[in-house]
Amino acid sequence: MGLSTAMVRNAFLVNAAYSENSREYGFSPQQGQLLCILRSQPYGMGELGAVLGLAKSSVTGLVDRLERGGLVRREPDPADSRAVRVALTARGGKIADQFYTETRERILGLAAGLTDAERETLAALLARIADENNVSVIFMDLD
Amino acid sequence: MGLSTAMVRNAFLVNAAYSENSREYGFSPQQGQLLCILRSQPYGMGELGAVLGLAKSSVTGLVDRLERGGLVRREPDPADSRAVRVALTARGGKIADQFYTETRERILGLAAGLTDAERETLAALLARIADENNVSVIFMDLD
DNA sequence: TACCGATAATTCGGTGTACGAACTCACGGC
DNA sequence: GCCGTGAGTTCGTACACCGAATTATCGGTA
Repeated sequence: MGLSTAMVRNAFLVNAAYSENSREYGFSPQQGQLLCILRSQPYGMGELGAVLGLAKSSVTGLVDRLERGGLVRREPDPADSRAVRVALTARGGKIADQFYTETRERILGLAAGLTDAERETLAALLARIADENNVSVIFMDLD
Repeated sequence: MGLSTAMVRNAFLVNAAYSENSREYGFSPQQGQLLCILRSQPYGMGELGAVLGLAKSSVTGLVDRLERGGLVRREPDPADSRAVRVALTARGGKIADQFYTETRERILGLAAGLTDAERETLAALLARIADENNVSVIFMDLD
């Protein structure tokens, strides 16, 4: 199996894990992704678009729906009254952490057949790729 | 960076590559994915749902739109008159090959900073994960 | 101070994605 | 010849995206 094929299939597995777990929580994969991003800090709408690779107008609705569900809140930006800071609510923070942890486990489970050394090698190589393509900070432990 | 984080970020990169390339061709990522799957052989609607992890009713519309664009065709299954075989048209086959090749290059480009040996190691590890989680056959060279 | 281009975000209209439930129709065993 | 099962479609609903147009503020400049 060539590298590109292996990468595509792994992306498919990760997407599926993400989707299934989101579904169990009653939200869409995109909403789950946004919750994970907000775990580290609040973001402005424009920033979210940049991080997610979406048009600003797409972010509006995404945040709307999470806000309607009480997981997220729009706060006025103290330094710029045009801007808005999107932050997790108390409930949203709890759910986001739980969702993150479960998703993390599910994804690690995909690599359960590898030895510790292999997992370490894999993590290092994938991290190189991520770094060299300056991916958005999309999923991370908070420690 | 932990393994799960690295995997999620790489999936994000692959998704983005897929999306951007699809967009250049004027179709959605899902449509591009379907075209790549059909490169190897025709599939029934139910099979497609299983391969893609979608409900049957979702596949109907996906195929409808590609058929409207003349990239795909529904053929009657000679052995079962309830069933349908979805196949690439001549034009669809050309476009699918071109799309596949470009996407492949784009994804390999993500790993451009790795040495040949590293790429080989990475491919082997990812292939193990794919095999052990019996992923659908979603992206592949035809040789 | 008054102006004006740039920027943050929303609104709007349109298309695509996805689901489950209900339906049609052919298959195939009995 | 009947009937349960399986293949696909239809329908209604909700979400995900986008680009273009809009509103309101920011900040530099005359």
